[in-house]
Amino acid sequence: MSQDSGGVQPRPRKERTENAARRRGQLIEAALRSIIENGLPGTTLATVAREAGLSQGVAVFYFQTKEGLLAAALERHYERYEENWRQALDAAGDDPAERLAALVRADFHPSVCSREAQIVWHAFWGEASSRPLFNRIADRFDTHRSDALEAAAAALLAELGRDTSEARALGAGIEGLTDGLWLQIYLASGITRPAEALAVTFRFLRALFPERPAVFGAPGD
Amino acid sequence: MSQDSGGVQPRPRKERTENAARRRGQLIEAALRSIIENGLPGTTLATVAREAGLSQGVAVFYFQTKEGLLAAALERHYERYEENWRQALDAAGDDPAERLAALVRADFHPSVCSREAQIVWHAFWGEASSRPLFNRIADRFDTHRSDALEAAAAALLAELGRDTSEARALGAGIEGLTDGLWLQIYLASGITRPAEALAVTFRFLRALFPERPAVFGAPGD
DNA sequence: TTATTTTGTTTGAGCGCTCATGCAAACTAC
DNA sequence: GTAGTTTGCATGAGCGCTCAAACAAAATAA
Repeated sequence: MSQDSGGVQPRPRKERTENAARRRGQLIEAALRSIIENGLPGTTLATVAREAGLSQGVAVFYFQTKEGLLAAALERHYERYEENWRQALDAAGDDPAERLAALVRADFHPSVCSREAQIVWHAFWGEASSRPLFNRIADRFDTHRSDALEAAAAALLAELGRDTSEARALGAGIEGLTDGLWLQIYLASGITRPAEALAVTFRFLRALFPERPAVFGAPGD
Repeated sequence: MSQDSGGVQPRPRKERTENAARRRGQLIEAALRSIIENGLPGTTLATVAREAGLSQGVAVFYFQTKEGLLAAALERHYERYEENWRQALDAAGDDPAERLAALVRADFHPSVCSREAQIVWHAFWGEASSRPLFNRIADRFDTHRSDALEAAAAALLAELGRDTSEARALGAGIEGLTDGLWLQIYLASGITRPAEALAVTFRFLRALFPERPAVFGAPGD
């Protein structure tokens, strides 16, 4: 099963490619686990390789540099986060208030709000200022999220017949609020439980949108 | 004029102590500058010594370990932050709403909200999970701040005849909001200017305390 | 005062170690 | 066989930290 007439059939080893994807995934997950256990500066190619049960050389083989591997890990972390809120948004229906509530609720879902996940976020953010590559990745994904928040806020304001020019500021504020509560959870100071943080956020949303108190009512989780 | 019979005249070298304090300060400032320039993992005893114009050995002489030096730098950063909001609070008078506004306004004062200052915050926070010493320092100072915020919120709620049991949640939320906006300024995503961030925060405060719109009005800076 | 000792400070070379990366060889699936 | 993997040791750079020695200031003695 190979000579298919003249053309150079570029069917390059399907299995090998799958293997590569699997290895890359294995290494990325190992990197995330190592960051959680050892912190980002404490994460070395050796700790990642050990965690993955592979040799150190294979990490270099698939990601040329350590920074490349870490960048891939950051992207994976953002992808999971984004997938989470996009699903919540899809499931939320058409009511703008429900969509806004869904976006906020998604931020405190255990899968993205666990202590482990927080460690990863702050580890990368802490180095973002001295690593342009990390900063660029963060910026790209953060834009997706704030666009979604702003759109939901704008739709809600329009529905209520209020000034939609406030949408950007409100979106940024809501985003800031959730991020800041994440920080409190991470540092274990003040608010420490996701459910509590969600309740606080909803309390703020009720104040901002007093026309729709029910939607931002007691957290139904 | 000297023989006081038995007693050992304890006149202990005043100049030397001053010298030590000056050196320590010099090294701490150098460490902060190095963190801003090179990031925390990129900060070594060598970069700090170079920045201070001193030898590497002298850094070890005054702080026994690198971690000790970095911890001192984090404390200095928090002290400056705390001094800033305490002064603002003292200057704010007795009106609870004014006191709350002062606390928030202080957070976006250039001296604590510059990009350089943000880099330092997030550098330390990023490593707090793997460095118990950093975490303890952060926790201690964060408690001071949230106590002050909670107290201001409680006083305002009492004045308005509202339920004061909400004070803790509101304080945590306000703190979260400012911290989250700091993150946006730091990552240069969304809100990027302190004045803008302050306006957003005040917009939220007006929603939370509609009885006192004027106090949380357009930022007067 | 001047000389000497004591005490505190500063230096920079260097030790032991870990790191990211390079690389030659071994292995494996076609 | 051959091309794609995988290994794990070699390499050289850089790390925190040690330390003997040099230096400076203060205390003491003359």
